[in-house]
Order: sequence, then C-alpha cells, then structure tokens
Amino acid sequence: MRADQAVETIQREMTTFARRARASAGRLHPELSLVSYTLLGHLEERDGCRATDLAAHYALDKSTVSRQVAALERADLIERRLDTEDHRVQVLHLTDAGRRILAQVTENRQAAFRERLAGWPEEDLTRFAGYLERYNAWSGEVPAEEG
Amino acid sequence: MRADQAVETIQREMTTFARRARASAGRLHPELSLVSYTLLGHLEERDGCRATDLAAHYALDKSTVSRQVAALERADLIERRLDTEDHRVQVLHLTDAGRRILAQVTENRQAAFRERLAGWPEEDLTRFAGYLERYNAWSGEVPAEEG
DNA sequence: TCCGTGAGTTGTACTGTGCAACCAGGAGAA
DNA sequence: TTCTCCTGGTTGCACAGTACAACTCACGGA
Repeated sequence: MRADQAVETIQREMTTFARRARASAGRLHPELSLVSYTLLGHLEERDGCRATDLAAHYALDKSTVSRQVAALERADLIERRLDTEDHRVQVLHLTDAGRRILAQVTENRQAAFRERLAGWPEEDLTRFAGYLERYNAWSGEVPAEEG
Repeated sequence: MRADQAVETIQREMTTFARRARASAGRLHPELSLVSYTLLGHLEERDGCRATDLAAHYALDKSTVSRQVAALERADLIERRLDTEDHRVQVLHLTDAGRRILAQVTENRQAAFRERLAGWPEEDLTRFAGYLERYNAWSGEVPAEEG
C-alpha cells in the first residue's frame, strides 16, 4: 500500500531531521541553543509570560526552565518582572539585547532555510508548510505538548 | 511574498518538531534513545559497519560513538567483530536481540506516525514524504552530514 | 489562622556530547 | 628493518540539558 510507505518515509525523514537539528543548531548559532531560541521566541510572540507557562508549553520540567531562564537572564537577554498581583509570579520579558539576538539568530536560521529551499516552486513551499503545520497541530499521545 | 512566508512557516514548524522529537522519543521508547535507535537502524540497513563510519555519517565525535557503541554492546544489542584484515577495526553487527528491539521500536514509532497521519489523503501523504526527502537530501553547509 | 496549592529554586544524578590525550595497528620511507 | 606518520578506537575531563525530589515563599479558602 502506497500510503503505508509514505508514512514510513515521513517517519524516517522526520527522524533524520530531528537528529540533525540539535547538532547543527549548536554549530550554526553558538550564541543560542535550540531551547533558548525557542524560549526567547515564545517570549517575543507572547510579549512576556511566566516560567511555568514555558514549562507547560514545551513539556519541560520547571527546574529546567528555571535554569534556562537564569542563564538567559545572566546573559541579559531577558528580564524578570515581579507580578504586582501575585508575588509568586515573575513575568519574563525580552530585553532589547534579547530581541536583537533573537532577530539575528532568526535571520540566520531563515537564511539557512531559504538556501535549503531555494529552487522550490512556490506551490511546493506553501504545500510543504501546510503539511508541517497540519502535522504539528495534531495533539495526541502527550497532552500539553504543543508548539 | 508568499514564498517567504512559506519558508518562515517551514522553519518554525521544523524547529517545533525538532524540539519535541527528543523529549517524546525518550518518553515513547525508553528502551532506546533516539541516537541509539538511529545507530541501530544504520547497522541494520548497512548490515554492519565501523564506529568511524557511524561517526562520520551522523557528524558525531568518535568518542561519543565509542560510548554509545559500548552501551549498546553492554545491552547485548550489538556485537563487535574484529576485522581479520585490519586489526584496528571492529565491525559492528546487530545481535538477534538488537534486531528484535529495533523492529519493535520501529513498529512503535510507525504506529505513532500512522496515528498522527490518520485521515490524511494518500496524495497528501506521498507529497509530504516527497517534500521531506527532498528537504533532507539537500547537502550543504555541513559536509558529510547525511541521513 | 492554618492548610493545601501553585510558582519558582536548588541539590543531585544521569545522559549526551566534544575535545584532547592516549594506545594500538597498519603502511610507507629511510 | 626500523622509524614515522596515519587511522580506528578508548578514556579522562568538562559541560549542557534534563528530570526528580525537596525546599521556600506566596496565595487563597476552610
């Protein structure tokens, strides 16, 4: 059955991609790990959020997020603002430096992808993008895992 | 421009996938890390190879591969056979147990992907698979990185 | 007022990884 | 032959990322 074979190919290729991603992420942007990058991106997108939200969103342990956040703060890429309503909460915000680094790394990544996707017909690009969105939007097996 | 937006989406979604992959891989198949899985898969596919080949193929340090291999051997999933021609070389082979575990994990992963892709029209599946293959086949920036 | 709950930190341990130093076997040059 | 260089592999060390468990502090309801 052709569909079965396609599923197998998708499985293999996605795995291949995942295996490479972290390694090359480290090499391409030593200034920001893949995790840091996604955390910063999330903060930018949401215009600030709590560490707990990050942990839930990325299915990471809160201790892990705590340490990542601490590192990002040490690097002056984010800042903590105490929530005035609930003193347990610290709202995380990008600093200007964080915004700048994020933009730069994003641009680097974009460039890499653009290069990689150069020559693809626009129709294929949009379809590929759509497939990926549809794939990632699926939320089964692990609850609270989302992107 | 629409193509630019598609590239951005692809970048974002592939990143999302990569970020999740390791975490869920660990959760879904505690018996085999993503790396171990790919190494075993490679051994099966090639019907045995050297540690150096694995290192080159996956752009890993030889020390990393050495340790992974040692762990897989301890777990009786692979065995080393001394090359009779060159005594520096150990050719790695799957054991029966390794083949069995690999098949089982592969089946689990397949099932997860099948579930995730259930309901996709066959045409979309084959096109998606094709796009991924085309994407991963691109070999720029990092030489000797392949899947 | 007290107890349970939620946010966040810290101690500990483990995995995966790379780099550098090392050992051992092979291959060619003096 | 012997010396030197290369190659395959291991080991010591360091570090990032992660989880789990125990903790502190703040909130909120009984």
